[in-house]
Amino acid sequence: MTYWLMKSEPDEFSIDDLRLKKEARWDGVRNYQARNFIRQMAIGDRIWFYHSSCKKVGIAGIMKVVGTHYPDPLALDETSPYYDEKSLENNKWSAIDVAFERKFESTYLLSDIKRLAETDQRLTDFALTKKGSRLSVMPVSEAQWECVMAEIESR
DNA sequence: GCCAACGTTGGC
DNA sequence: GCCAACGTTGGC
Repeated sequence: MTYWLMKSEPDEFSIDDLRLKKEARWDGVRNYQARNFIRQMAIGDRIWFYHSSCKKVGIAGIMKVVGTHYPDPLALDETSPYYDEKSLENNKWSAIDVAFERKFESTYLLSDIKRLAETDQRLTDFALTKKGSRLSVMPVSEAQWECVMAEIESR
């Protein structure tokens, strides 16, 4: 099992939306690096649900992978903002199904993560806090996961 | 709303 | 293959 982080703007889709639906398709990823990470995901992998571009930027909870990746139907949907006319011949984008696991009592903020990274070397290579990183899907090492989870549990 | 940083496109 | 122009991401 591996760990991941995926970003979503809560105005579009939030941890509360996922909790209500219980399961959802994670689609609309239009970056090759992020797509390739989706293709590496396996059933049972756990994912931090990250809220971006909002008031409380940070990790809002946990979800898990409940299927293997498949072609993103939005890429072929002309009415979708994620429509990609260049994918018509062979859909090059991928989606994956995820399920709600838990929501934290409060979002573990990006500022908290950055502060933790100053003192905990396990976060030195964390893609999220690397300058200029805009990846919406990224791997998390087991050490990084445990380091941040320990902080969250001890609040 | 601003803007730094990044990814993609396309002319050459 | 280079790189300028453009579009997007996402924190602030």
